[in-house]
Amino acid sequence: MSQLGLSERLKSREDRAGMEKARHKVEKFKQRENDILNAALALLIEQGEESVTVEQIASKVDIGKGTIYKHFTSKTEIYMRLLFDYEESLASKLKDAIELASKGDIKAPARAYFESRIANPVKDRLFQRLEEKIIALNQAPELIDELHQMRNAIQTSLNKMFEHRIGEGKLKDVPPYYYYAAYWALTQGAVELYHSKSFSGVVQDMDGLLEFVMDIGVHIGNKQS
Amino acid sequence: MSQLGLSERLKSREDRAGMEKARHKVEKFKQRENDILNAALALLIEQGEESVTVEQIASKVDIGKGTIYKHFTSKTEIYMRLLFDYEESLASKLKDAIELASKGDIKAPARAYFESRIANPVKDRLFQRLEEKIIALNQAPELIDELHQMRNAIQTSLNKMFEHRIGEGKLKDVPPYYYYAAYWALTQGAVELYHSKSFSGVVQDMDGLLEFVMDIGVHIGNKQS
Amino acid sequence: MSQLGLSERLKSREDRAGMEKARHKVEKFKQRENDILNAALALLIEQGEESVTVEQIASKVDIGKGTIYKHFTSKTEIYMRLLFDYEESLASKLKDAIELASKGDIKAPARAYFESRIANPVKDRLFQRLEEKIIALNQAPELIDELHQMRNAIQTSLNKMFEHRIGEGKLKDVPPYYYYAAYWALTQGAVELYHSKSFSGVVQDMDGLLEFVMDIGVHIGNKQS
Amino acid sequence: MSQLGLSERLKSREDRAGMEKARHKVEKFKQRENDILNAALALLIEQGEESVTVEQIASKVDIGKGTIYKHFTSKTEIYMRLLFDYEESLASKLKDAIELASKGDIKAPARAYFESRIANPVKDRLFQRLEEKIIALNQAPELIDELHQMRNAIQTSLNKMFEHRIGEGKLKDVPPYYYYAAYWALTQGAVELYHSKSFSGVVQDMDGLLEFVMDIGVHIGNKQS
DNA sequence: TATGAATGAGGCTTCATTCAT
DNA sequence: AATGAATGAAGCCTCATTCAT
Repeated sequence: MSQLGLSERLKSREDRAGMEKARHKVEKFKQRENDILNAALALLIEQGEESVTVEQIASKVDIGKGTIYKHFTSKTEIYMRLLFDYEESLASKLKDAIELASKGDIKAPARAYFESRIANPVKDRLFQRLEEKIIALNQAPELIDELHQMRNAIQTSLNKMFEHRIGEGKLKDVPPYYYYAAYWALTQGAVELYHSKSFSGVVQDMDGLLEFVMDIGVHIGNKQS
Repeated sequence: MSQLGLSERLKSREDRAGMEKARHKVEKFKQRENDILNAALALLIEQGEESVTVEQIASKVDIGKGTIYKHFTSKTEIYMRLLFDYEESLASKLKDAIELASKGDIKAPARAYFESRIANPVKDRLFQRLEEKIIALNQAPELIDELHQMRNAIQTSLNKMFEHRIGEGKLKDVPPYYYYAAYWALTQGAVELYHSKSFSGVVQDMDGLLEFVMDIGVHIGNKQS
Repeated sequence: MSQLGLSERLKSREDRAGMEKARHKVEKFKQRENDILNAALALLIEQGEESVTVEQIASKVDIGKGTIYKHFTSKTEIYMRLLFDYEESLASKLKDAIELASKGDIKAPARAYFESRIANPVKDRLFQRLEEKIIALNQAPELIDELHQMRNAIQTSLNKMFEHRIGEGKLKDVPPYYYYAAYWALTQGAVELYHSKSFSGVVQDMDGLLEFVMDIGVHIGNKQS
Repeated sequence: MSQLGLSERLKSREDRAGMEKARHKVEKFKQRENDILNAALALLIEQGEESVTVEQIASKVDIGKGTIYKHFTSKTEIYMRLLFDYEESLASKLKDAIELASKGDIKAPARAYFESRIANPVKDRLFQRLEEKIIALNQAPELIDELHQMRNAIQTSLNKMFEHRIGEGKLKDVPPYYYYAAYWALTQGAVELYHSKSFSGVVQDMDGLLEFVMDIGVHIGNKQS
């Protein structure tokens, strides 16, 4: 049935085997990239941004120092990748929630945002600090710009939502971005609260407390709370 | 009339001169300590925690690097002193406000706290980061403990206040520390908001925004806003 | 008529095809070797000896890094091959010129030598530096020896020529190798002159200047210029 | 006789002692700087530019690696200092010779230049290579510029001289800078000649050869040699 | 045979702290 | 007491070469 001669069939089989192999290789390479990112993240969470070294990351993945530089051009690039991955997951959740909001569940974005960030406060704060540091030392300014543009896109969507609700008279009439900003601040504060060593002895019911804080957030600016 | 011989009288005069000199010396020494602290703070604000070196501090005070180590045992100690100083000034303002609250100005502590911290957000955040870093690297654990005890004392006062108002039915009945914690979070968030590069392009009226945020804080848990 | 059975006849045909293939392979292999050498040379000229990496060479030829090591045992070997190729082309030109000289064109060798080297001063100097570096790091001492023997052979021919002309009373009576050495020095200097950044702002007529220099060389030791 | 009181005289004596001490310290510091420069130079001559490391230099002076960076901001700065020192000594000799030339000893500059450079050909060539490398990697472009300006100043003086002699009809009428350039090339070539491994087996009378070469240089362009 | 991921020695530089003067 | 030169551990990154597939 085949129209191909033997040698061509063979060749084609070889090709397929070769492609298979190549794909396998590419996958393995990507896997390693992920291993590096995961190891870096784990170490960052474990020890904080201050003290993680390239050597530690390499040794955690059980590879040589140099291998890291086959995948990333610098330590900063590793960190930027982690930042983007985190930001993207956040943005995706938020988009879903904005969708829900447009279908009536008006509180969805606020909840989604708060819950996403507070779900893993250690990680959330880690990325804050990482970003700060990279900005402070002016490493990777273009990538940082890109990151901020990503956020701006989300902000714009949210602002429209707030504008709409102000128009309906449901929210106090202040510049719409006040809402997102205030909400961001509250969430940010909640994340910091989670970490604060000052509170660690006092707070016995962190979940309840965070619920309380989120509730504040959800009702910001409501004309009748 | 004098029972003392000439040389003794001279000696005594010398002594007095010596004491004078010694006192002068002590004062100068203390002054220098302050100079070091101020220089360190100025540099930290200017450049961020990452890049301030002992050498820079010394050169700003116009003394030798070694001299710094006559006053402080380590760079960390300098930073801890700054932390304490800041914390004390905050605590003192808060105490005054609690006093006012007991005389009826129920919102005084919240305002005082928020305003104190937001008055100089750069400094406020600087100290956050400094503390974090010192904790992360586990330098000076005892001093850090001391710092936290200082804060706990304040918290206890505030908690009593909240307890009282809950008893009066003015505030929702949640564990009293929820209030301080939530308020802390909001303030913390406001400080971060001030710095956030993500918002720097968007927020055109930072003062209004911070007012808005503070207003949220002042009304946390109020049964009728 | 054939004494061979079918399968043998087939086999023999396969063999011939195989040989064809093998020859083809060998040629391709040689071609690749040349590609590597050319790519290496191009990169060296473009970027200088400091910064060319094996990876760049491979990527320029569009082959894997490992493949390079199927053709050459080390980066140094590649460079040595380039050195030899250059030296051989120089020697060949010089031989032709010596031939001409024996037929009366007494200035041919000097011209040929000077012009060959100055024709592409970038390349000429590149090889100087390459050789120097290899000698300094004592990589490939045997190959370097071989290279020098090649040069010595040429020198010997030239020396005979100079000896003859001294005998004829056309040149000053100094050790014959003075002439080649002095001429080499002048040429060498001309090449360096071409590159010198110190002169790049001053020299407006490089061709004229080099002509001037070559003229000096051609008349070295002439009793009546 | 002294108008000063006892304490003032004491003070002044103290001052003098202090100044003495300070001067001593400064001198010691300068001495160390020189030690570093000398060690670097020695190692460069010994091993070539390729392989000298900061650690080697430090260990040769018997100091720690870090100390080097109290004196120089980078390895390149050390090398630039060496370059300047060499260039200055060359320029100074040349100035003296130009002075002599103006008093009639017309060949003084040519001799001085040639002899200065050929006096220590190893060093001379080392500095060539060093400069090349620094230029190639574009480290310290301002310092390199400065160096070239230094040379240009000298060139200008020499060019005037050649112009004058051309005007007198003593030299062939070519652009004056041809003379300096050609002479530079010859000298450069002589230096390279000295090092050439290709000649090392052949040249038995290097001094005679260099004399021969210098003689060529001294008579460049002379209308009657 | 061809590949290119992996290696790891080795280079430069920074900076808190020490210590002789 | 004051100084600041000296220290050296520690960090990041490069690249020729190897080797499993």
